[in-house]
Amino acid sequence: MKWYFSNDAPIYAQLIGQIRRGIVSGVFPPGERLPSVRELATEAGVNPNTMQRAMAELERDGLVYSQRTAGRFVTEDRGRIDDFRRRLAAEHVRRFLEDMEQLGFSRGEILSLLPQATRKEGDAHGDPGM
Amino acid sequence: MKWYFSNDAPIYAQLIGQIRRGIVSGVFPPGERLPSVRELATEAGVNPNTMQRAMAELERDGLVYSQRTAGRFVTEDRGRIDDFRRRLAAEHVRRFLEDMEQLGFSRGEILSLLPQATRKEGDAHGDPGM
Amino acid sequence: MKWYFSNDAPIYAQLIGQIRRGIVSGVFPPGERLPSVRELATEAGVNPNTMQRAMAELERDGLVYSQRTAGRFVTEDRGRIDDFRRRLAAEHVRRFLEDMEQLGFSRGEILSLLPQATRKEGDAHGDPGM
Amino acid sequence: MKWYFSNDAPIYAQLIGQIRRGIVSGVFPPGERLPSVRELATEAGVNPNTMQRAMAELERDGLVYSQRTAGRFVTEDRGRIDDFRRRLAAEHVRRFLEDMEQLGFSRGEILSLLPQATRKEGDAHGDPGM
DNA sequence: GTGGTCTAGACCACC
DNA sequence: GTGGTCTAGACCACA
Repeated sequence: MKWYFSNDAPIYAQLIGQIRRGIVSGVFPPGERLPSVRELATEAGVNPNTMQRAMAELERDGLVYSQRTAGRFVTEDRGRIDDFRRRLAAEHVRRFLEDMEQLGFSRGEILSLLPQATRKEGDAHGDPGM
Repeated sequence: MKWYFSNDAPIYAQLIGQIRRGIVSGVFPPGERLPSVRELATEAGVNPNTMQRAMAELERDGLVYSQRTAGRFVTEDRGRIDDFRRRLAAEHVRRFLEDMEQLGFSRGEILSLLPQATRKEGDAHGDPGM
Repeated sequence: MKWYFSNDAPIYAQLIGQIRRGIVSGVFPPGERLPSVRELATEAGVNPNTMQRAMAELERDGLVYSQRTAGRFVTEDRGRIDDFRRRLAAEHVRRFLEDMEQLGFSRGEILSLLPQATRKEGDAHGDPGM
Repeated sequence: MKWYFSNDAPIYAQLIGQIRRGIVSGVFPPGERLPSVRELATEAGVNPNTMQRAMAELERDGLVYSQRTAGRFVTEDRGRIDDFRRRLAAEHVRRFLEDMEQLGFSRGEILSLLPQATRKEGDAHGDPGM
């Protein structure tokens, strides 16, 4: 697992995002045991407490569960994982459409604009803001 | 102008976003004089310092300019405005595609998924994360 | 506010319980500003981080909300507060009945046993266990 | 005997509770020989050490006693068992009343509220806290 | 001054 | 060794 962080969001939140993405995309398969918090923390180069916080949140979301002394595991509930994937996607879509409409793009324009978007779109700079 | 704020981003950033959007979408037409910082601040219900900070940033971006005595004006440079609009849009697109790909959606899936997205696509909860 | 802690549960959890109780029972009325985390922490004799954690959880439950720099406030949503009161009560009832039934008490016995229970029930010792 | 565990309490404590309940409710009658620690452990799916610890505690409470060679037995002292049952019940009652009063319920309200509590009284979520 | 985040380091219960 | 909790102390953005 490769870890990278920006400075426009708290590290623990970025950890959540990256791990969640790992689960949702199958890097961490359902039911699999995750490395210990300490391991993950050193691997990611963050403080164990920070990693612990991320894990706690993932646990609250039901994506992972901890077994008292055995370690932490990805949920076996594939439905839940898939549900999450869909929810995250839907949220991305919603935000995207909202953002574009606020810039004055119609649905039609958006749809026609999207396919031509290729890798490395150019010099867009940083956070487009809210 | 209607102002509204969430608590998941600094006020000044939300101000920037909303004013920029006003300019880009024509609510504040090119060359038009903006209300004073004080006026805008009370109208938006924020601290004048905060509004001032937002204005300073918009000035840096060249979307507004201030004339010592007469006040602050939207740039007359329509090209610049339109450029900004495109840049913001491109950045939104880039991020959106990146996010979706990280969730394991292919370009094709994204394109086919988007049109059916209608208003209020389910209650995805909160920030989809980075 | 009087703070007291046992050692059979994490402090942060006890903080949550006590503050929640304060909100639900009206010690902290709806809409009222709470003392700062630092204040509460010193008052309760705990580390600010611990109090912060408790607050974060109360916020997640929607019982309090924080306004970026102004401080933290009890929700104005009396319905939510009352809802919580009922939920907590229902949960207490559920657990109580479950516990008693597991000891072999019938509903009738429980009901007839309850009224005679008076203050200072005697030398019951500690946690009755699960 | 059916064993089940939650993850909000140590396994050994849950074992104690369940076995004690078995004794108090007659599943393990007075004087009966208990299965060996090893047997019980495999049956419950826990580490023998953990089961051993639970047994030790039950012995301390005088609910079971071990006879060097023959194994472990439930106490024949029905008085002690019944005493225990009453003590546990009293403690449950005390806690319940205390909890409810802290939520602002009067004795009268509690008594009138209890009988209508039927199976599955709504989905209160998780630990009602201390 | 407020909330929020992060680190470092420690201790504990559990198995 | 595992997860969990707590403290102490620091720094930051925000208004």
